[in-house]
Amino acid sequence: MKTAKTTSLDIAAIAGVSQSTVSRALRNSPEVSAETRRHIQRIAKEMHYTVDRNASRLRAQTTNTLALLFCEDEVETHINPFFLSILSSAAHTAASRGYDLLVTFQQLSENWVEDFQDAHRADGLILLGIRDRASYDAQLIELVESGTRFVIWGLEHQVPGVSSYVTCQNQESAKALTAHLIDLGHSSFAFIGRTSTANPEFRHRYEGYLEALADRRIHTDADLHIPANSSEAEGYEAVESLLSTGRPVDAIVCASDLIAVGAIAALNDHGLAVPENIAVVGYDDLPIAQYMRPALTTVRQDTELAGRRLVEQLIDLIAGEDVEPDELPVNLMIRRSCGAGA
Amino acid sequence: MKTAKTTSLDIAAIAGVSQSTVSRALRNSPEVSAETRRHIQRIAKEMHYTVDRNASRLRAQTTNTLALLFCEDEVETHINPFFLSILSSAAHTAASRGYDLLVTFQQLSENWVEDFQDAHRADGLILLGIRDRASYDAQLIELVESGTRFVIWGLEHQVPGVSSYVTCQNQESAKALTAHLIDLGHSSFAFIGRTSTANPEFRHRYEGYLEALADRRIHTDADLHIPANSSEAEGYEAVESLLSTGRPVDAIVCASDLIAVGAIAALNDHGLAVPENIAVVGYDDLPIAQYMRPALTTVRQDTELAGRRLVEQLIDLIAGEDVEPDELPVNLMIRRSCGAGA
DNA sequence: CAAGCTGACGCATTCGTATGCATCACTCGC
DNA sequence: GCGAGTGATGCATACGAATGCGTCAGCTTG
Repeated sequence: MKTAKTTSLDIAAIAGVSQSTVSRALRNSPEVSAETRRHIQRIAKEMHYTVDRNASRLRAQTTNTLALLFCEDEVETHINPFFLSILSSAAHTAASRGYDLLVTFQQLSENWVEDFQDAHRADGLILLGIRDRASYDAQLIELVESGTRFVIWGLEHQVPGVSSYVTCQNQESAKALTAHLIDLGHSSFAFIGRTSTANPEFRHRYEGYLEALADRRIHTDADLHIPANSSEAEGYEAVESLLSTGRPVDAIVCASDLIAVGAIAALNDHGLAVPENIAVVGYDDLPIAQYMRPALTTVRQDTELAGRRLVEQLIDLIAGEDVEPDELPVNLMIRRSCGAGA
Repeated sequence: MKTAKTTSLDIAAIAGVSQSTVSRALRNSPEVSAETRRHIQRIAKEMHYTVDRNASRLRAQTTNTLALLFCEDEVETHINPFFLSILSSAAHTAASRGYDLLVTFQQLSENWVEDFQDAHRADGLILLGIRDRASYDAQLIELVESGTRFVIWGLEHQVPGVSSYVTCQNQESAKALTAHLIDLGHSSFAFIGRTSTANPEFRHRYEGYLEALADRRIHTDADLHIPANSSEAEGYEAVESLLSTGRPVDAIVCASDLIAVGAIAALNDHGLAVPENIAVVGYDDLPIAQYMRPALTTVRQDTELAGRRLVEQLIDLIAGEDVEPDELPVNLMIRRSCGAGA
């Protein structure tokens, strides 16, 4: 089995050309004639030859690798399954562009910036799950200063030529969703989702929510904004604390589907029916949203596109090209939990 | 910014030793004295020097990389979020052992075996989501023949020194779960989950289910075994087809939580209450299981341990050590959907 | 006291590819 | 018909660390 490894020299010998030509032919360099190139590529394929990644990378001083970081909380919460589909799409895109995708889960506290620069692990970084800009700012600055290229999901952080981002129309969609609830006749609103520490996605959703209320002159106040991170558990607790205030509420806008799931469970446990007594909406359109009963009204983000754009932007940045951040369109998924719909 | 990269030669110059000694010191070779080693390592740290991975790998003819493959269906279904926590744990373990983790999503049809051998992309492979052994057999054989080390989740495939696996007590737990349902007084059972094409996990769960029924002399027959892959959609359809047969059923054992979620949705849509009219149990203990209403009775697998063992086994295999497959213990999570419990 | 051994380190080479530069055969324009 | 220009290829080297082997000082042992 362990035959001596075939190298570009072997291919060169067979093809009757020099190793340089083989190298160039396989990289589709325009310097070699089309005919020679075809010839060499055919031989390479027949021999099952592939460029040795390490040698190639050493010589070219590149890694041809993208790193995807899931930024975890200190507290060990589950990663939002929402990111799984972004990951999947990113992996496909990276593969089709010839990049390897390294996946890492990083605690906020760990010194990953230094690690990634020093080790030359990747040509660029994709950051998922950064929820609290404040705590990351220092590390982002360090990244920028080190010249590392990176793209972020859900946080508007752009340094031309260095970093960019992909996000979705959080504010507009949250506004539309809230407006829809108002149209259905709801009038006492609460919002669940932590926005105080500059979690950008949740904040935009909250702002859209407030805008919709303001447009229709619907009053709300601080008591009716319960902070919660994106998990079922915190959604559950948030509802309990909301109910304990005794404030009348007939609609709850949750900053994520996970929160909504927990919220609905809590409402149920307190004898409140959704949507009959209280309407609930979420955000993300996780698969479960469609299959809960009542099915959850929510906002669908195009995760396939998101993953693809993250990788494409990053590759462009690495290539030194200018990049425009993306704000992806979304779809309202109106289901039963808001009191209307299918 | 772009200072010329520091190499082991620079460190050697500063430390007043040769490059070889630096290399050895940083790899903790016993050939260098403890004192020299400490000295060199301190300097390396001060200078933020890290071994160039590509150079090191080229010379050592290794990749120090593990690849994790999600095996996808031809039909584009969502990856079970269950795997996300295995991935997370595997990533942590790999990192702590000094390995990079490459993540790939592979269509069954793609020729990933050849790709991975030829390109020397990883020292070993972790295979997740192989559900249908038959369709993978040829590729597994090819893997074995190529000498690639790999470990599989959920499929008992072992070639000493080459491949191993991690799975959980599928059969025992499914048997216990079914027995619990019987104890609660249920007597007309159905099972949802495709076992016909040798999906090993589902099959073991099915066998455990059958065993429990046989032990208690409860009759069942083929009509009451509805095939379904692990998704809400197929769970939903399975129940519809089950109900259309008109067979009376008071308990449904689902081969996964995703199936159970879909099944419960379908039952609801047909006016059947869970657990009042029909008990339903799942498998996996996804986060949602705890927060559905009714909460889902299911089986919890230790995903943290699973991910860790997969990586540890693989690293041992790569090191040429013998490895024992793991069958991990599980926990029954008794909740409301089975008609009993918390 | 000499021969042998051991521990610690340096020298020189190697891994396989990419690329700057030299080379060489041709074509083209005047 | 000849120098300049162009396209295609080969030559030689560099990327940065790992490692087989040689060296040398100091110590042991008979």
